[in-house]
Amino acid sequence: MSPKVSKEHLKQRRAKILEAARAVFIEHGYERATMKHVMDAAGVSRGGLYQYFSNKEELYEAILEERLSSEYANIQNVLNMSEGSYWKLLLKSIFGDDMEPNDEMDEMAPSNLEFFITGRLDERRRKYGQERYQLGIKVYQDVIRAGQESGEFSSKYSSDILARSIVAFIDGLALEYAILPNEDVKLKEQSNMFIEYLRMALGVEG
Amino acid sequence: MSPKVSKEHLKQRRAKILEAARAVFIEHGYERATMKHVMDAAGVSRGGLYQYFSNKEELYEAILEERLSSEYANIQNVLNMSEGSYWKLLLKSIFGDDMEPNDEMDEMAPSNLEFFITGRLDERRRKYGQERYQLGIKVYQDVIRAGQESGEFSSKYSSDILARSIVAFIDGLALEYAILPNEDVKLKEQSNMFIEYLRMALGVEG
DNA sequence: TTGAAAAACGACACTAGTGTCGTTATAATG
DNA sequence: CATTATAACGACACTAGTGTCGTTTTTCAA
Repeated sequence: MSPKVSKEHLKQRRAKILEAARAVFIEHGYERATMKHVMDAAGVSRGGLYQYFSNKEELYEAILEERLSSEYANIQNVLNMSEGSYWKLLLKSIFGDDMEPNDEMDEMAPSNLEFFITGRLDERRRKYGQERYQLGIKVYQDVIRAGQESGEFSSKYSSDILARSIVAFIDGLALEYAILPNEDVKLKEQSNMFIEYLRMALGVEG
Repeated sequence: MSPKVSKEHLKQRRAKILEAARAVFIEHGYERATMKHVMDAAGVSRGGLYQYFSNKEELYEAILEERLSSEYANIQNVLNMSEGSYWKLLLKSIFGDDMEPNDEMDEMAPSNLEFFITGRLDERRRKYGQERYQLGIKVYQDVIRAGQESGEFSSKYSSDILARSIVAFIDGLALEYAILPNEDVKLKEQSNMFIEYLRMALGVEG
């Protein structure tokens, strides 16, 4: 009637697995990665791994959830310390704190695309993907709507369609990043152009 | 020393397999589809199928090539019977002959995304994907560059970046189409907004 | 009509990966 | 230090799918 190892230990081991899994998914992508890869990378036995995650799907979603919560905390932060400018807020929510596009891309982005696309025909996973996608839209939509209500943004276009365009743009970039050799990808330039587009659509001064 | 079946027969059989395979890929996606699915759908035995395509990759690429050539013929057509307006030409090359966005999407689009993304880590397939992607960019780039040189389009943005944006936009839509339930997808509205964006970027009058 | 080339067939052997389960090692507790 | 719950292990059985290959069938030409 007593736990045989500390909660702390369990947590650490889990974290170790997740970290190793992340590296594996970056290297092999979602579909090609195997539980064996993860075992080896984490230095854990088959049985040991399955104690924590009972299949690859679960493992991947655990990684996604981790990111999600930290990202969310970040966005919440941004939303709260509002600087009074929704435009700045929007840029932050798209490009992060620097508010500037750079030439880096989340290394997991290609695997994420892979995960969601290959999962589209499985009922449970499709549902999960839809929720995440809608959530992604919602983040931007909330900022845009607030900006429109405050009068800072033009209401010419619906916040929904605008938010979708942002998501589509980001996904399109991720795809390009996944397929083209790195030196051929021009994230920064494309992002800058997209910003001008948003400026136009939202009626924000240059 | 004589062929035992007519060329015509071989062609038809091949076509039959391709057609069945197309349906299979639409239903199951690329990764989950199996050669068995195709055999059943085409009413052909295992050995029979492998006589024509020695693996799934080859089969899928054959489908892609077919489309590619017919699409290319179409674009060539459009390019030749030039109506003097590069803007119209651009719209045609994006949305097809109607020049109008509609709510339909190529049913193969999700599988195509899947094929290219999951193939990104295999050397041969990555190369293939890159070529196709670059080709996709080139189509739009050619029209834009021509329009810019003729003075019809503004040269504010490089034709390369603009063309990439178009591809990214289309891919983003395809992804949305793949993931969201159909009734939630708003292809038309998003496309219309995108057109306005292009108008701005190219300096084309409404 | 017959013979031969090859198209079509389907059983088979093989592989890569999964998840389970009985066993062993370990760490907290009394 | 002994006890014991359970974390960790790794061999194993199982599965889904692939590509091959010897056999059968078909088609065309002589």
